[in-house]
Amino acid sequence: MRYLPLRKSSNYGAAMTTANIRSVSSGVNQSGVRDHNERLLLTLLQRHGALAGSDLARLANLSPQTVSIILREMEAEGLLARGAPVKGKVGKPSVPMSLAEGGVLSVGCKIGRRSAVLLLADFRGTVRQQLQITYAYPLPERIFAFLREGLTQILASCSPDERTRICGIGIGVPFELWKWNELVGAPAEEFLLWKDVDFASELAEFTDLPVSLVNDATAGCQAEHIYGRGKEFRDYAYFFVGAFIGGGIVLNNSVYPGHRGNAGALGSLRSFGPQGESQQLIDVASIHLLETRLIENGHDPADLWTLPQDWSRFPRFVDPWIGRTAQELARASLSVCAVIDFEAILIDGAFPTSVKHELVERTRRYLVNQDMRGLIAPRVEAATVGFNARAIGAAASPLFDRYFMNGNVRLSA
Amino acid sequence: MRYLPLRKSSNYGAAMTTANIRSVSSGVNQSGVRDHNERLLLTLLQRHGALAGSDLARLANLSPQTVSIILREMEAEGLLARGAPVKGKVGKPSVPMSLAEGGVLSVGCKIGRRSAVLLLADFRGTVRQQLQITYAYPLPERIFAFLREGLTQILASCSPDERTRICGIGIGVPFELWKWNELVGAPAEEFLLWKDVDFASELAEFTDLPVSLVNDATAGCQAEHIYGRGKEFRDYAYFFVGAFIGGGIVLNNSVYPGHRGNAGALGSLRSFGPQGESQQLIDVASIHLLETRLIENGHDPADLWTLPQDWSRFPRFVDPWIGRTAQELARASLSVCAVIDFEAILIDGAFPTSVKHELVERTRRYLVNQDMRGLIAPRVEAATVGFNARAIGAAASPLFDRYFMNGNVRLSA
DNA sequence: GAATAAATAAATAAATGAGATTTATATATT
DNA sequence: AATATATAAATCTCATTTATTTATTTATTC
Repeated sequence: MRYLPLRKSSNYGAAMTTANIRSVSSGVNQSGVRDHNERLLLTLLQRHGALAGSDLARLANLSPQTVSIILREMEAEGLLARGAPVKGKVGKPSVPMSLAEGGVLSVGCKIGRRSAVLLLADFRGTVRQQLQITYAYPLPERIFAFLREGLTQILASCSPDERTRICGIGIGVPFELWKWNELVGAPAEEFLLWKDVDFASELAEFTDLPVSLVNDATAGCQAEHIYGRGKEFRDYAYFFVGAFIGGGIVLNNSVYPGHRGNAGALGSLRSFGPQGESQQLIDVASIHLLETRLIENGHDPADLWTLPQDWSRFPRFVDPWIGRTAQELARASLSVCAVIDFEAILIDGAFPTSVKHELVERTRRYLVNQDMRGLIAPRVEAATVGFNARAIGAAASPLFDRYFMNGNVRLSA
Repeated sequence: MRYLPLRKSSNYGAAMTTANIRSVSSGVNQSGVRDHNERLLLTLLQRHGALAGSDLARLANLSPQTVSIILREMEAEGLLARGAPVKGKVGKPSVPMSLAEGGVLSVGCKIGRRSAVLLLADFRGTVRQQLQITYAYPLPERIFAFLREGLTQILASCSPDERTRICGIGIGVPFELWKWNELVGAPAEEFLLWKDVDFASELAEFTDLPVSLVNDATAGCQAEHIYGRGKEFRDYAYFFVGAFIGGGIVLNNSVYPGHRGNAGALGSLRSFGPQGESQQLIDVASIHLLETRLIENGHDPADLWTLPQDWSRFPRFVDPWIGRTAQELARASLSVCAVIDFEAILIDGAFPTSVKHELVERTRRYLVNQDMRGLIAPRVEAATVGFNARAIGAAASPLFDRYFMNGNVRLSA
């Protein structure tokens, strides 16, 4: 956890944050305690915004002295910034501390079916730089060339100090990308190249940054969790309606990527067609359905994606699509709540905000008509991060690896 | 964690085991470290059986010295028993330590739709005493009278030392019991009494034991997790096919009861009938379906439940029931795996072992014909604890509260 | 084949060290 | 004067490190 001079650590014991997780695994010693408490304070600052030491002590259930020591240490490392003393209350004014925006930087990348994004984010989640390419379908060579060049460009724009503060690169990729050839219209054989790609070693060719690999929709969930409305709920399921729908889940205030990195594969939820035939949510609640409909009617599907988005030109297609999607989301929400008693369902997607709100509203209406025996009705809410969620969330992944509390394991890169 | 003389603890800090959990919550101090490490060693002993200190040190990633100190302390408290030294290897013989069976005792209770069970289990999970009542449907007065008398009887049979070693009472109850009146055939009004029942305060009338409340199927899952095949898997979903089907889930080697205690409400999973109408799993994969069929054909349904169970007299009804149930379980398994990428699906129920194995086998066969795009196929396995799982698991709940590692929160009683 | 030394592993005592808490004090405000 | 924040110094807990003891197997010697 120490920034430049690495904390002297023994062979025994471990950071507490990850201890629960690797099953029944690791014992803990004092440096594990410090690591845990540092992450805890950083996480509280991340979630609540600026807080005085005394507040942190109360929230963390630690003695003020302990908090003071840890804060001064992290301040000296440049991780924390000191705010203006707050007067107006009896007693010595408190000094609110907050995450120093330039204290840690992180790189995120999202590999989508139509485009890839590479960005640099700071400790507070603000995007500092963003690069993008589009393609008919992604292939490894093209993607890694983009990453190599993009990373060079990003690093070139950073000061030497900033470069040392970049803590890693997170990559959001769809699960088993090589099987998506049909959906994206790529030749199966060529697309199979993805199967043997090892992201960590490919990236090691041109960077020493630690790499974390995340499911793309899970990354979107991560972004919503820290920069959006995620903090409001302890347990929730997150739907991201993109060209193909995907999802992520949050348990105990932590994104849960799953043992094999495939938790929240909500696109694979079972649905059924009018004749009772089995389908998957991805077949009935994705934007590509709308795209197909537009093409069939002689419109250019690219209009759906160009920014700033405006879908109001196609009400004849958009409206029924929203209805169908809402119905499917309502059913899917309950299926999901039978597995985990989620407090809420958050819905986001690559669509205009007005569409999102309409979709949420209609999903709520469908929900009350469902059979809810034995279930606790979840709240259905609109997520706020939107379009870029997956790349931003990917960038958050290395931050969590080193600085924040995370109940959960992630895919080894 | 200290047994009789409670560990002196400060107002600050907390046990680490629960720290991750209560969200971003508690900081940790030295006594939290000790608590964590003690629980870790006990959990390792619970899962692996007897282990020498040197092995524990390696598994827990703690120094041998630390393990030695903790083991001697827990041995002095009577929690651990010393095994015969193991010779035959180079070096000083190792002394395997194991959970002392009488070291901790625990009471468990399961309230079912047809019967209630109260039992006393030891630290190793062995049932020492078991009491049972049956009824047409459960009502609070009757149940609490049973608990009061049963507990008195159990305590009377214990030595004074044993009484002090009982660490709590766990109660497994169906979620929102007061809504089950239709299914069990009880008058709605009378059954509604359950709604305002506060188990903790009712039990406080006649016992000082700490009370933990758990969902009944989750309790079954807990039992399988520690005494059955659960240790083999890190993440799995557990189906218990009783009069009504229910379930539980395990994440990161810990039973996850859910924020509101209703995770693994697998009976509420959506299914669909021949006309595409929406149903719940509980309507299509429960033993009560078979019961109804037997009644329709003039058989006595009690024959299904009398021990030792023998269902071979009704092949004409049992066989199609297994087929239908297997088909539903196969579908449900995939729905569940879209939410969490479970390694395995464990199936148990209140049926003879032969029926269980047939059901598992057929579920596997149906599974391979399902649409598995985007999913990782889970293993389907037969659970082993069986009939009594829910009461045994309920008894395990207080043990986990105090002695074992548990990544997860439980319902506050 | 018996005696003996060397090697190895387990277990633990004593010293050390990390890090949290407790107690006490300075400081800035109402 | 009262109160709350912040921190210095002393204390305490608990894990690690280092060193020692003990019990065993294995190799060597007589």
